[in-house]
Amino acid sequence: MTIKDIAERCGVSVSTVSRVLNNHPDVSEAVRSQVMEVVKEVHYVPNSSARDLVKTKSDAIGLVVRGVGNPFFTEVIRSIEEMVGKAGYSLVLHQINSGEDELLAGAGLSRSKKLQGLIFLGGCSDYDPEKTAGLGVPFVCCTYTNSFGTLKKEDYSSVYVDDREEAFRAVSTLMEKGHRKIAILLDSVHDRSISELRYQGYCNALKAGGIDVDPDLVEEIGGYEMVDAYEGMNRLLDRRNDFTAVFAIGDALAVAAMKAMHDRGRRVPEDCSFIAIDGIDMSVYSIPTLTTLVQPKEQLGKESVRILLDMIEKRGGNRHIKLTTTLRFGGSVRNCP
Amino acid sequence: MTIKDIAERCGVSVSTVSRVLNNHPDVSEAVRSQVMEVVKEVHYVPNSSARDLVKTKSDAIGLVVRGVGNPFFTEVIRSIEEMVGKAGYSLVLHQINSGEDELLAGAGLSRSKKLQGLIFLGGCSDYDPEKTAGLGVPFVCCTYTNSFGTLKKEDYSSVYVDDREEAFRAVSTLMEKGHRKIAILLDSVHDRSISELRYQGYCNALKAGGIDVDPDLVEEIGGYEMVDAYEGMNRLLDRRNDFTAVFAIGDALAVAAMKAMHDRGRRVPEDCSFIAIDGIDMSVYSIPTLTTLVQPKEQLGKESVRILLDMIEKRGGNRHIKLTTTLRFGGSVRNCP
DNA sequence: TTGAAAGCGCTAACAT
DNA sequence: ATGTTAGCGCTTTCAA
Repeated sequence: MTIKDIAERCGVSVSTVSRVLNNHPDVSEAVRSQVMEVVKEVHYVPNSSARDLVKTKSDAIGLVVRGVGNPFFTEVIRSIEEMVGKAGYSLVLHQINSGEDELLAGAGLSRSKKLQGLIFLGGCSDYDPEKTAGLGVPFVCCTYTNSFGTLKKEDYSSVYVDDREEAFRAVSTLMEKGHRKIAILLDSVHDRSISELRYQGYCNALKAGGIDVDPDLVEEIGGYEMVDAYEGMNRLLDRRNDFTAVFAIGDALAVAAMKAMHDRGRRVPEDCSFIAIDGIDMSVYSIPTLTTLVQPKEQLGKESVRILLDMIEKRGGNRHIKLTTTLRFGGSVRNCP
Repeated sequence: MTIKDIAERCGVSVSTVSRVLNNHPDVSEAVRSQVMEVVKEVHYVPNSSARDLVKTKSDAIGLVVRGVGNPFFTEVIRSIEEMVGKAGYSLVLHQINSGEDELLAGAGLSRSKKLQGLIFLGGCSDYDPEKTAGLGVPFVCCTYTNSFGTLKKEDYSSVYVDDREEAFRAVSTLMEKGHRKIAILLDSVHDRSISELRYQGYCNALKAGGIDVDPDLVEEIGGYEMVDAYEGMNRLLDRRNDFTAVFAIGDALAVAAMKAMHDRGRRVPEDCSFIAIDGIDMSVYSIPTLTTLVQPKEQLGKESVRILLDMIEKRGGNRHIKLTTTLRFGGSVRNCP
């Protein structure tokens, strides 16, 4: 069923049907309603490939996310969606898996959907100029900035929290409570991304307090699933029982790790304190409520869109905005005994 | 940058470039490698609108989900993705919000992406023949079946758990432990969907045990967010303290409700037992671990794809497969004191 | 092995 | 107010 079929059934030309479909003013009311009726009757839906093809530019902004399932991203996505909609643009969401390259995916999206701009949510921090060349549109990194790569600052935008600093702050919070033997639960110490940055912040905080990093207290769990954290925590407990606090690089990991503690008859925070970074729903309802550095999720999304629109509509150039987290006290941290 | 530009740069025709891009055999190795080189060099990405437009049929299957953020769906989506990929098809994921009509969204997707078939994840159960007429391709309802609408069984497929039965089973499990005053936590008693069905199962179980439904123990929280459940549980506790067990229609709701109990100094399961349906990650790591009816998430996904492919490739007609949950004992249920 | 050319369904000039 | 028509970028016969 094409626009031509509709035109024939109505005894009008395709352009008239097109006008009706696109709410153009120059159509008589009689014809308009007749066309609409036939459209409804035959359940006609325009072929958007054809529509996109003919339009030289779309009103679409692409959002590339690694793991939509990640609860932390859900809220950010929601605020991005809202802002984009309000501004009269549409959003094309594209999920990728851990193995995939977000820049390649973004380049593909950009061309095929004629995007006006791109937002990357939770990508890697090692971009080089060659890698981003294929994008062809302005883009902003949401939740991270290019800490490791050689991409020049003026060639992209970012809205991020400084993972090193925030991790530093989380660990310092524990140290202020007197904790000295602090373990860390992370994916991997060199993933060129969030795990590595937060690990560096952990190390810096310890060093600043005159404490050497004990590699034995660094638990690499090799993933971001709760089960990874649960098992990792158990391995840690198998080999050590002298640490008094744990810094987990994400809320979900902390929740699973606290459960591991509980299942071994150890209590939080009496036997061990827990702190993390994220501030997702789940951690509000854990027992005890997790003490965590809450990321400004809505702001991360909103600012990203604002910057991108400024770039697209040439109101302003690229920018880098650093946001900060808010410490939310739960019941998972207490003074070192 | 179009295929024509590439052709010009290489001094060949567009058809040759097209052949290279689509791995057609009849291209000399010299030309092929030259074209590939230029493609890489200029970061050329084919315009998929144009590609889709010209191809009469795609290899795409659509997946319409209400709320990708829902952790229960994440795993189902993963298994659907895997099966679809293995079969050589591609998946087009489309998320909709609570207000939107999944059938309308599906119809749009179907036409514009030239889909071969559709899977609906977590939709409403009140489809009529007119509503589904616009789809134009075979479809399967995943996790639910059309309990309320007039759509004929032979006009669609479904892979589902019987929500009434499973809720019946959950509540019966509590009754077997001696519980008689059982509260229920749900979205709404008539949403023509999962909440209503599980409510009916709850009522049926009570009736089968000779217990009248006490409307005062039915807490409608008006949503599926954890905060809704937390507040709902508090309202329930404000007005009643004589129930000994709670059936929550979803794991996340149960976890938040248990937290509400905890925060009011009441203990689970000593003061009140909790049971739910879903079996998501989070509920494994709640304290206590939630007793729940685990849905066969992977199987729900896999069977849906299998049936859809059978229909698409005309190997078989429509089918309806009822799956069952598995009771997972946690620590949240105990005998009625 | 390669090229020329006919569309795929639609929109937007340009005519009328 | 409505119709005619030229492409949008690509794939795919059909010819060479």
